[in-house]
Amino acid sequence: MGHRERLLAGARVCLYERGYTRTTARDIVAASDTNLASIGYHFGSKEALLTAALVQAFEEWGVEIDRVLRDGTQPDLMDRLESMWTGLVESFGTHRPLWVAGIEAFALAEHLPVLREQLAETYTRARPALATFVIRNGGEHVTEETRRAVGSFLLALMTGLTVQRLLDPEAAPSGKELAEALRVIVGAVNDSTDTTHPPADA
Amino acid sequence: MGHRERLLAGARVCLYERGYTRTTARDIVAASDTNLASIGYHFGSKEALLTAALVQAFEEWGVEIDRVLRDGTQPDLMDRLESMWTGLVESFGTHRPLWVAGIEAFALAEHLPVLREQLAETYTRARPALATFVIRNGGEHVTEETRRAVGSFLLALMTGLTVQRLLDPEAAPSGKELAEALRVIVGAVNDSTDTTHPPADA
DNA sequence: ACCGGATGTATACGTGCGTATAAATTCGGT
DNA sequence: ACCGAATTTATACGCACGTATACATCCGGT
Repeated sequence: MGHRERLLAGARVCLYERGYTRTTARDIVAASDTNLASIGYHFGSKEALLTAALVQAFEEWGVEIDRVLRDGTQPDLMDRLESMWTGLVESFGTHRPLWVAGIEAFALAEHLPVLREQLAETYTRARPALATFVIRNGGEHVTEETRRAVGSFLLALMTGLTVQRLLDPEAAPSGKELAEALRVIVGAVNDSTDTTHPPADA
Repeated sequence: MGHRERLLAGARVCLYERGYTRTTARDIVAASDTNLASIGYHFGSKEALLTAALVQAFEEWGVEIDRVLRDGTQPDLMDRLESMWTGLVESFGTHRPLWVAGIEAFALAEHLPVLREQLAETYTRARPALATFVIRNGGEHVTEETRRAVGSFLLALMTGLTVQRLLDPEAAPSGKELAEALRVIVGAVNDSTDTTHPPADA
């Protein structure tokens, strides 16, 4: 394995262990068992190397998301959503550094256009994929915009869930709790639209 | 105004303009029209100053959220939610640096315990506040956990919405689109629970 | 008027950083 | 076996950073 690959691998490790901004060129060298000058030789700069590694990590992140989403085979909608959210929470437990790196990437995107585009693209692809959780084959009458809106909704929920897990795992909701919350919300919407006056408990 | 306040103000400006990790001690000095040594004198270190400024900025962020949420006075639930989301999107437009700083704070929280606790606390307070958007006075029969779950759900949605706005304002959903998405989801849930077989269009 | 602590300032120090340079090594082609 | 390009290595340069030091200034109390 050439130093180029070793550097990329080492940079990914640093990305997970120390984060983008905290890793130095010498950290990467130590983690990849190479030497300082090879960064310049193979990537031109430490920044370029780290960005390449981040893009790679982010692709891996996308794969992990896909994996979580692919499990949504339950026939019942609520079951499907709940298992998706539970899978997400589990994935966050087992692949925490990956998710943390993903969140750091949000912040970095503001100053790294390359990364921002990569993230935007992944999100754009994720929306319709997520929408199928709700709309399912057979709902061909919904417009493309509606489908995208549903995808955005679920995507936002997903992102927000991971952020809550990051900040405060104790307080963050479980998949089951999210499902319950959705049921409550659905009930509330039904109550407010079915009748002119919300039913007083009857 | 003493140099202490000037430094804090300058640090906040840098936080908004360059972000936490990119601002140097000399940046802050330039932005606050003070001198290098005053950082050490008043705050001990640049890190301490910047963290103090970030906590301050984050409090301001909390105030901005409160402001957005306070507008939710519409009697109809969907109207209330939609106007909340629209307000959020507007706020993101007018106070973008504030929201970006908030997102950067998520990433920083991983390595700055002080900040993490601050964020976790704000989120904990936000949950019940958000829940009232759906549950409303009169729904005393729901448990505290359910209330928190609903709050978590809406909070996640909010966070995810801001991230999407950051990454790709074009593709990010508007408040109206989110409301439509919710209607579609509610419809789908109803279809899947009202009958044993989902209705084939009737 | 004068003292002493608090605050402001100019500047220098040491360090760790990313990168550049030049020499050493590897290795495939002939 | 030998050459030349590609790669690896050791090392040094220059710089920007955070911080410390030593001095100047301010200001309330007496």
